[in-house]
Amino acid sequence: MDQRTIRPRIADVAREAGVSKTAVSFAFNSPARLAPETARRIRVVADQLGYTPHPVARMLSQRETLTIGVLTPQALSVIFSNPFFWAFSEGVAIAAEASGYALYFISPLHGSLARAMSRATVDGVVAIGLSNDHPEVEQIRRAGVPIVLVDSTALPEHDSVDVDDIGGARAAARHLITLGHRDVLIIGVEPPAPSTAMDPGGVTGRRLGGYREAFAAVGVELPDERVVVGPASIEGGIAALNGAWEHGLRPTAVLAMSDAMAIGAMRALRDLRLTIPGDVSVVGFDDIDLALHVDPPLTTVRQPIRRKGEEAVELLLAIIAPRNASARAVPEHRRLATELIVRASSGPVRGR
Amino acid sequence: MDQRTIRPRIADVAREAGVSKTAVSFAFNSPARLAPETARRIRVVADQLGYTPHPVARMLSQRETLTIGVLTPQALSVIFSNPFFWAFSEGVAIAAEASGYALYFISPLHGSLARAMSRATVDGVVAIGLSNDHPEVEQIRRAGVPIVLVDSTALPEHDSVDVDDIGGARAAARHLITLGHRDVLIIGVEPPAPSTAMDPGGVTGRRLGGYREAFAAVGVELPDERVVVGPASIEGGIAALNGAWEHGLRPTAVLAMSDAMAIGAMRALRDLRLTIPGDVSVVGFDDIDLALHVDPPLTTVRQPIRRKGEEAVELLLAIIAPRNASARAVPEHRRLATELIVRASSGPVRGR
DNA sequence: CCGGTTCGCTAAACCGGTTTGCTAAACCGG
DNA sequence: CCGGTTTAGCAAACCGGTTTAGCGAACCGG
Repeated sequence: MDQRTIRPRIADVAREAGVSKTAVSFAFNSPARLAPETARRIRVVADQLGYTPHPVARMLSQRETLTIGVLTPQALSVIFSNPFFWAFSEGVAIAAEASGYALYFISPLHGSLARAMSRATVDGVVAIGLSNDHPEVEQIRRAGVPIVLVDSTALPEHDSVDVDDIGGARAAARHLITLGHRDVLIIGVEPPAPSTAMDPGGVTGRRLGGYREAFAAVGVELPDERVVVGPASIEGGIAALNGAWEHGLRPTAVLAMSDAMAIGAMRALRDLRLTIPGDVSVVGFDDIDLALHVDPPLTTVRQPIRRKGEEAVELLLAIIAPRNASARAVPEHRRLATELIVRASSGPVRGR
Repeated sequence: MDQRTIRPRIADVAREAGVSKTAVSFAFNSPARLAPETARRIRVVADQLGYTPHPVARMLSQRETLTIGVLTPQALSVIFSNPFFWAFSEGVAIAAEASGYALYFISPLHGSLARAMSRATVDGVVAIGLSNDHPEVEQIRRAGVPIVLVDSTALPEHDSVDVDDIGGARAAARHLITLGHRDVLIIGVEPPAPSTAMDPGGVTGRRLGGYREAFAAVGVELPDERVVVGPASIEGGIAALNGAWEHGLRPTAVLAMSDAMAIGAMRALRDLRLTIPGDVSVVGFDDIDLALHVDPPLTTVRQPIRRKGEEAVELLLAIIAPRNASARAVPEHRRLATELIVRASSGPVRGR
C-alpha cells in the first residue's frame, strides 16, 4: 500500500533515458534549454515510470513553498465552527488562489502554537486574532517568516489589517439608545487564551469600549455583570443568553459581539417565549451572510470580512513576492470601515 | 524585510557552539545522546542565534510531512462558501489535530487539480467529491500518495467513505408522497466539472435515483424538466427556485439535495409571498447545524457530516502511520447511515 | 579554413537538515 | 592493570531535487 517506497526519483528517469539529472530537471522546468526531441524522450520515460518531481525536494532547493499559512490561536475544530472564520478564509482563499498560492492552516499543536509554527512550511503567514500578549508570540515571530496581523493587537513592525471596531460598536449602541433602551446585555466573544481576559487592545476590548462609551454619554454605566462571554458560535450565544437569564438579568436589548452569538441569543429568547424585537431587541456584529436570512433579519454592524482576508494576503504577497522591485520599507496598517445595518431584529423599547 | 536570507542554519549553530552539525541535531531531536551540559550549551547558542530547524529540510530527510491534504475539485473560494464543507472540514480537523497532523487544502491550481496535487507536500489525501471520470483523476492517483475518497465514485483499490444517499433520498421522497405531494421540484447540486453532468455513480446521481425510485413506486415520473441545478449555496437555492418559477413550474413541494439550497429556496418562496409548508413544502439534505435554526425548522435527511471527515482521516492514518504492524491489505469502504428528520418545513399538500 | 558563437548537455555544488558507522576516551569489574 | 563495555561526539552519506559553471561539437561569417 505504501507506494512511496517505490516512487521513482529523478536519477531513475535520468538513467532510464540515458541523460543526466540536469537534463531531466530541464525537461520539466525549462524545456527550451533542451533539443525538442530530447525533451520529448525524457518526458515519455518519466511518464512510463510515473515520475513526478518530489515537492518537498523542490521546495528545499527553490527556497519557496508557494504556500501561505493561516495562523489561529484556537483549535481548528473550534475555528471551523465559526461562520466569521469561514468568510475570512474565503477572502484569503480568493486572493491566494489568484496568485497560485496554496493554503496551510496553522493551529496549536499539542497546545503549542510555536511548535505548530515551526513545523509549517509556508512563505508567509496571515495571523488572525493573535493578541500580542499571547505567551508564544515572541517565538512565533522568531520563526523569521513574514507575518500580517489581522484583528490582532498591532505591532508596529508588522503589517496589519483590522476594522473600526470602536466606531461600529458605538453605532450599534447609539442605535439602541435612540430606540430608548437603557437596560442592555452584552454578549462578548471569548478570547482564545483564557489568560488574556479582555485585552483592551484586542477586538473584544475595543468593541466593549465602543459600547460603554456610547452608553456613558447618556449617563448609563455598563458594569461587568452585564457582560457575558462565550465561544463565537450559535451554541455559544444560546448558552450566554440562558446564563444571563438564570442570573436574573432581564434586559430590553442584547448587544452581541458576533452575529453567530446574536443568532444563538435570538433562538434562546424565542425558546423563552419572548418576541424579537417586541420584547427584546438584538443587535449583532459582523454581518455574516446568514444575518440576512434569519427571522427576523438581524440588525448588525457590517464589517468587510472577506475583504479583510483578501487585503491581508495582498499585503503578505507584497512582502513575499514583490512585483515592483521597490519593496516598502515601512509596514502598512489598514483599518477598514464598519457600518451599522438596521434590519428587523431591533425596535423601540416596549411601552415607548 | 526578508528575514529568510539571514536565517541561521544548523552549521552556524554548530560553528558557534564548537560542535558538529550532528550534535546540534541531537540537541533538538534526541538530547539523551548528548552530555547534559553539551545539550544545554547548544540550546543556549541556538536560542541566541534565533535558530529554528528548517521545516522543509526536516521534511525531506525524515520523509514525512505530518500534513494531510484535503482535495477538492472546486475552487477554494467556492468550497469555503458551502456549509456542508465547513462541517466536513471540522471533522477532518478534529481527527487530524488529535494525531498531530496539520491541514493543507488542495484545489485546482490555474485550473489543474493534478498540478496542485503535485505541488502538495502531504503524507496523504482526503478527496471530497472527486468523481472518477474527472479528467485528471489518473494523474492525481499517480502522485503516489495514499488517498481516501469521500463522496466520490468509489474505486475498489482506494479506501472510501460515503453515506446511504439512495436510502436517504428515498425516505425524503416517500415522506412527501405520504403527505400527498405528487408535483415536486428537485433542486440538485451542480457537479464540480460541468462535463460530468449527472454521473449516476456520483452523489447527485444517487440521490436523484432515490427520489425517482420512490415516486416511480406511486406511478409518478420525474422528468428532467423538473430537475434544476445550481451551486450548493443559499444563493444557488434562491436562483434555482426562481428559475423554475420563471419556467412556469408550480410544484407543491421542493426536494433539495443540500440544506443550503433548501434554505435558499425557502427564502425565494417567501419572497414570492408563499407560505411554508402551507403553500409549498421544502425538504433538504445534509442536516447542517443551521437547518434547525431557520424558520420554519427544515425537514431534511441527516447525514453524519463531521463523522465522515473523522472516519476518512482515520482510514488515511491507518495507511500512513499504521499503529499495529499489521497493515490492512484490502481497502475498506464505509457507508454511513442517513436518517430522515421531520421538522416543520414539510406538511400535507394544500386542500388535502 | 579559422576564430568566435551558439547549442546541447553534463558534473558538481548546493538547499538544510537527519542518520549511520565509527573512533577515542572514560569507565568498569576482576 | 587489563580487556571489554559505555559514552560522547564526529565525518560522511543521504533525502531529491535545482542551478551554476563549463565542455565538446556544430555552426557561422569573413
